[in-house]
Amino acid sequence: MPDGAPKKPSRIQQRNRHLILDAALDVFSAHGYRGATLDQIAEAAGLSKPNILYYFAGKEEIHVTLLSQLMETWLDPLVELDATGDPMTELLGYVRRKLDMAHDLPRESRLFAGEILQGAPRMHPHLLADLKPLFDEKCAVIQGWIDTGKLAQVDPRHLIFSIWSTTQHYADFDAQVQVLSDKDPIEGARRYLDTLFRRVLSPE
Amino acid sequence: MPDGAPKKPSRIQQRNRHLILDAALDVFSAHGYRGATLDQIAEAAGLSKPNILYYFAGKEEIHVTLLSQLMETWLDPLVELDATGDPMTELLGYVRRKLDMAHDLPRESRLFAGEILQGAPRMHPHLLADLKPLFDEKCAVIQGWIDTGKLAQVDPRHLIFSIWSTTQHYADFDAQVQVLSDKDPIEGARRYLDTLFRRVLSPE
DNA sequence: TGGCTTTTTGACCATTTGGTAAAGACACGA
DNA sequence: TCGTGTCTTTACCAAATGGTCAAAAAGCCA
Repeated sequence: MPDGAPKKPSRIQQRNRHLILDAALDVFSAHGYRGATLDQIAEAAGLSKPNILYYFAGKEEIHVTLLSQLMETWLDPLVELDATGDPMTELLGYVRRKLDMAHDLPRESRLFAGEILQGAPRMHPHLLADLKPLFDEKCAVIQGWIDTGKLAQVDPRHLIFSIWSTTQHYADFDAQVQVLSDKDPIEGARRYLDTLFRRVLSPE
Repeated sequence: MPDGAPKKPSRIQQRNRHLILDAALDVFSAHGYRGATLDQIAEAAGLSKPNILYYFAGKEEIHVTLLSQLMETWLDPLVELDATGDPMTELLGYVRRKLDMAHDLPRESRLFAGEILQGAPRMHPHLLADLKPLFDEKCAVIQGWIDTGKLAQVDPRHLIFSIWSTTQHYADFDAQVQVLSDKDPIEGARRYLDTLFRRVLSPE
């Protein structure tokens, strides 16, 4: 048998790798890369530290694995932005998907935010290879909509930045949002952001 | 002499405490609390580690000192929001001040972001004591403007959240913004955010 | 200059942390 | 049930890190 085939992982492998990654997501997103320890991850995963290192070559590999997996999920809502759809519907749908994502996957949002905040030391190649082309493509789509008068004049780049920042804010700055809100702010956020981007993008 | 008077710090004290805090701001903002080491701070400050600990009781005290000092600067633009001024001018001015601040003080922005991202373990009391009352007060001011028809209907809380997130994004997510921009994005950001909030807030 | 205080340093220390080695426990197909 | 490869654990280690201490150096003022 040629060693090209990497041999499918056993059920135990699958289960434990998943346990580790889920625990690591907890710990990394709560304390950052440097603030997370293998012991914490091991404890959260219910495994011993050496056992963790049986499945992953080291702390960094766990972090990189998480980040790589996350990238796909993270980009997905933008991928779905359909150039042939109705511009306003598409963009407001994108906003809603991003907000739902921040709400449903706050750990992932914070993991990502922490990595970027520190200069994206491990993500930079991914940003360049995966995010940038997609970003440029979708900017062109939005610019097309603007040029044909279907949307108001705005810089597509900054528009996307503002969609990212306003939606992710509810996950990344949750500690602050909690202090300043009396009830769960998510429903209000949905309405506000819908209004915000509708007004900005409405033509004429 | 009663010990109530804490005796004014010598010139050396002033200089060295300042050196340390500036170096610490560099290091903490770049690597987070846990990721920063006293050795790094000492090196950046040009002092020895024990000497650092002569001026501050420990790593945490340096961090807390930075955060406390920062709080004032950070809140200042919101303090300046004048209830008696023209609503649109005041709010767009606030947006511009926040954006300038993100541009001029990116280290401070990242220090703050990192702290909040990790649940504000050391800032929580400050948020409650300083930020919340100010936030509530200014929300009431904005609500008053809306009620008298000077601004469009929006939730003031989420409005402020969106001002914070969109402006700070350019400092906190700089690594990402850089990858996706060909030129310095600050001028474009200024124009975009001005348009964005003008359209959202214009009445009728 | 001498004497007192403030500042700085070199040598150390205990703990934490990422990681290793090797032996033992376990699963599972023949 | 037996043997082989997979998985897990116990016992370690070296480096990094926050912090201490006592002595030396530098300021400062009479």
